[in-house]
Amino acid sequence: MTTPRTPASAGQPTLDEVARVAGVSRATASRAINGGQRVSARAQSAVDTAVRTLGYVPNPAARSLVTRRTDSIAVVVPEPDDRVFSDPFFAGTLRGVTRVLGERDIQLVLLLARPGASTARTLRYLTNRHVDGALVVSHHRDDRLAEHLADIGLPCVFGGRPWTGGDRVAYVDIDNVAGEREATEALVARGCTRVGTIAGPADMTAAEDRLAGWRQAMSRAGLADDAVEHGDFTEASGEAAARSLMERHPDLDGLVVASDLMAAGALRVLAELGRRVPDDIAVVGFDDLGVAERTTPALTTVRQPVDEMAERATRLLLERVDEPDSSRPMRVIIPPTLVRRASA
Amino acid sequence: MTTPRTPASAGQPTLDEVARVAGVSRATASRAINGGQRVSARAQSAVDTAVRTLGYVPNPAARSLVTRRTDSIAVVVPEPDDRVFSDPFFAGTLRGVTRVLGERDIQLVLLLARPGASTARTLRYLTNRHVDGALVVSHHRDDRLAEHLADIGLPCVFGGRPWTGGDRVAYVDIDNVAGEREATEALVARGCTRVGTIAGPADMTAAEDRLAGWRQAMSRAGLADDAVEHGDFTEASGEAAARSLMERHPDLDGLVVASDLMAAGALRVLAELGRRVPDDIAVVGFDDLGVAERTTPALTTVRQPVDEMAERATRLLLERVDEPDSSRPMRVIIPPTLVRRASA
DNA sequence: CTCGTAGATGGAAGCGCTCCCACATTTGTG
DNA sequence: CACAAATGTGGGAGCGCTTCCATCTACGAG
Repeated sequence: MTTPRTPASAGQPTLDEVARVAGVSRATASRAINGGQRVSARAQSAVDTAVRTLGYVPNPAARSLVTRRTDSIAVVVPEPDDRVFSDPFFAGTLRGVTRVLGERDIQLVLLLARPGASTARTLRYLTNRHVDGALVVSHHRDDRLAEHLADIGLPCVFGGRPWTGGDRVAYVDIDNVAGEREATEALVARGCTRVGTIAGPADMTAAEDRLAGWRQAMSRAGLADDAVEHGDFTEASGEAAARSLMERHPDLDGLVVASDLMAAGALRVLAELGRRVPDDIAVVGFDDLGVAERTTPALTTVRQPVDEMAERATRLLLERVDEPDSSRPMRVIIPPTLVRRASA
Repeated sequence: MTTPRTPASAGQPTLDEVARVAGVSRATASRAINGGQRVSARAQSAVDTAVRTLGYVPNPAARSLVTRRTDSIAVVVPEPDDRVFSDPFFAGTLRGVTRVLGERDIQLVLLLARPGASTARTLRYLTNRHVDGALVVSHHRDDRLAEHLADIGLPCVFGGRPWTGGDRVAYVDIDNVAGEREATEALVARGCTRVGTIAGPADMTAAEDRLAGWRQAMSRAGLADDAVEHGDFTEASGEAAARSLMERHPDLDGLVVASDLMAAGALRVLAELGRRVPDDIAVVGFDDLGVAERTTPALTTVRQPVDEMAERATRLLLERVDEPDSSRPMRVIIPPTLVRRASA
């Protein structure tokens, strides 16, 4: 007999040692450590003591090898990291997720899948079932994450309606169409007759839906819906879009912007051009995650309760992780609300 | 014999099945899958084919149970999540880390340990060795992460010099003292005689070092170093600090700010107060991670190559993970550079 | 006083994988 | 052509944990 590969003396103490020290069997020790069902008070305290004196921590690999759970879920963000770390949308989302995860003992793994390069890696990670489930936020048309996830059968929930997947995929979303329609109607109601929009990226459902909402309101009001420009939800893109929009349509007296960040950029351009907001041109944003309060003038906007959405999505995901084939309600639609401030 | 707990038919295919299909032993299949040392071309391709047809993916729990590696590292950020997601410092850091990790097949687990509540959770996660190593960025005096990590013997590297830990802890940092001294000297050189500073949080070494650099330069120039105000590196705190600083010392003609974000806030306040920058008061920031170019006027600042620092730190960490007891150089100090723009 | 039952316990069988080691086969060398 | 060295292969022993199941104890009811 040669020396064992890993000398028992080194490294972390194992459950075996805990059991020995506590004077119980490994089975009992295991029970005592995991909730203590069917364990006598004596055994329980013996194990507790042993755990403490030995500084025992369970080996998660061994545990999940048998439980087939990892007690962690992934948040997948298919966005370039500079957007992830500048848009308050993600901060809010993460906050909601961690709040729910804190209630149970589940870890969050943030998967930044910047388009292109790393999506294969991300997918492999998920396929390997490093996590029990996935929450996908900010989904783009091309990344086909919905299909892939359905294929590998990993429980998942989308933040925002995904493009495809039909009834197979669960998601939490707000009613973007109604939200943007309402925003537009607010401009119309205050007398705007020439209303343009800065829409989001055409490969995201939230952006498309908001654009549709704007169109609906415009057509109902009998106004032309030709003043459209697309951005990518960033402040810089909002500036660019506003600039080209005002150049093409100098007569605009209203502007519906699909995100507050883009609206902030637009406000800056309008100020530069000497247009007074809201007198010369009224502006509404979308999101209300902090920036809207800090612009000058403060932004009238459509509030999206991101924290709450993330919370709901996470709960939905955990339910699906706990019972993979339950046929619970799979989607949650939250109504947005218009928040009136100075810009419109 | 009853039905096995997990029917072999269900779930993922195992290495056993791959081996059977490929007509080799499990040992050979394993070798073929992991790099293919000592595997004949025939066996290799048989295994490859089997893997593909079966859609086999290795079970990471089983693997790391025996290898004692998880092939993932943690990035620990002891900050409230709203700061993490608004300061470009973290975006840059994550970018550097992922770049290095992409070269090897190592996953990143982002641990947001907002002070208080979740630090115990975070510590437990690390203690359980869910990861092979940890990179700690933005370390505060109180969170004693350095000691804890040293105690549990997890390989780790700090981004920014930690408060304690002496020689036991590895870190990557810039020379904050020299950087801020140089920034201050630039103001002195352009003729400022009354220079204040907005320092960072007193419980962070980077903030303290920058403050020390400012003091050094002030004392060398024979100027009073009484105009000090502390912020927490956020834009809002920069505004507040600037306001109270200008109130207490209306005669300031120079302002050294420990971060660009705070400087941006200060610039806004100065504009509000009608002070022209740099004519009435010159301002220098710290970081140069994008915001400095976008302020009005553009900010003269001390460049901190965050990406590169993160990269170096990650490489250092991986080295330590690979050979835990090597006595390689443990710290890297990168020289900062002054970037001159309009504000000073 | 016996029996049924619920609670507590430990033995043992794996979970899916890697890697040591012994053995078989090929290749190289004088 | 003999023998050594290199190369390829499979058997099998775990890694540390959970959980099934059989067993044992204690206790109140009949």
